[in-house]
Amino acid sequence: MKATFNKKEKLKSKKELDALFSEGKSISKYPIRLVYRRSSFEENVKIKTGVSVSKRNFKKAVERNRIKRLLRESYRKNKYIVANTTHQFTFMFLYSGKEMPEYSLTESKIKGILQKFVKQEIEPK
RNA sequence: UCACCUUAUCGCCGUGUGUUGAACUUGUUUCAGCGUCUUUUUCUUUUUUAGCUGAAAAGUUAAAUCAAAAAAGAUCCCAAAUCAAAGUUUGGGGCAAGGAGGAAAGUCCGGACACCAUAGCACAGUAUAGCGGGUAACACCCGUCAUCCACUUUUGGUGGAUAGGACCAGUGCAACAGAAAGAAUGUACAGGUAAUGCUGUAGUGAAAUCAGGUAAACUCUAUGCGGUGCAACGCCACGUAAACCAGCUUUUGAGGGUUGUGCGCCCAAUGUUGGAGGGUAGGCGGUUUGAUCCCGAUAGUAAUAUCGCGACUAGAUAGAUGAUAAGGACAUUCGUUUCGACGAGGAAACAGAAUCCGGCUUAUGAUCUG
Repeated sequence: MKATFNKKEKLKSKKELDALFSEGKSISKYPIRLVYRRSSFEENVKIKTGVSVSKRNFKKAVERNRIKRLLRESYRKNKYIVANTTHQFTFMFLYSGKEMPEYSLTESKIKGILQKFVKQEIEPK
């Protein structure tokens, strides 16, 4: 599959986000945490994904933008790991660290999280 | 004044992918013109560079570039919806050209735009303050005067600063000295009177009886100021209750609302008719062509204005404008040096549009000039 990340794959609905944070499960590999939830939506994609950085830890918009870009890029490059799910999911990646990360760090952490997700949710069924 | 650049791979966002006419076999067909883009050729012309001739002006040759002409090619592919047809719309894929700032920041001033009588009027309140000009407007900008400060080649010049209207409207305040700094009294000497600080001089002080200072003191004068902000506001979809809005009918103006006060204005309940409210931060418009930018001319000391030619320059909405790798360049460090350079190492400032403009302030890396 192509390593794209377009509008349809982004998590935008307020409703979905509220449901995700109140009912979702999470996988954590510091400094990145994934919150996910089984869901269903109209668009023809398997997973809708969002990213988030706390304003408390990063006061400047430039830094938050940079981290969100790194998270999106890491997910985009590695989303083939979770491509063959049977259900639809919503994802939210949270960056909880306090230092500006390198790309190699975020990529390896997200890879690990996605592999763990596959083990927990897909393989047993 | 500028705000690193190039290449490769993988991505994100919106935009464009035309238009006119004809034909019959009426097909989502065929053909032609125009436009746009690409490539090639030709010729003249514009500009640049290099060579040659020449004292120079210039001429000439070659290459690149711009314009023109001609030729060839491209101007698309797939799917769905609608439709009598022409066609139209939507989605996907190609292809093409674009895609953060000088402060995008602070939200401190000024506007545009939008809505609201809970928006009006008066008072109150508040902002500005030499003079003249600019502007849509300003607390901004330009010019100029005065005062102060600094420098200097000294009575002139240069640079900088200024909460620089009015204390003959009224009220208040004033260290030390002084009898006394306006409502109270008086020292010495001299003069004068019916009598009295009534008058002069001395004395204190920056200022002492037709006085003066102070308005980042009240105040006065002139001018301006309603409020809320694009999550404004308008339209559409889903959808309907006893909630909301409008009109009419009957009754009462008690009470409540408004930044303060007064006036004004608005608000209630019953019945009935009509409309659709809330919610989903739903979709579309507002939303990027504008007090816009570039160059030139004219007017003006200047800020700026007018005219002409050309350009189209981000529009996201959990919020695009990126990630990775390699190389180069600037500053700088070290070593070598034949002072021309060479080699090695090697930071990347402040910082991210959110309705849009004009300023101010703050943050910050270089470079040039005074």
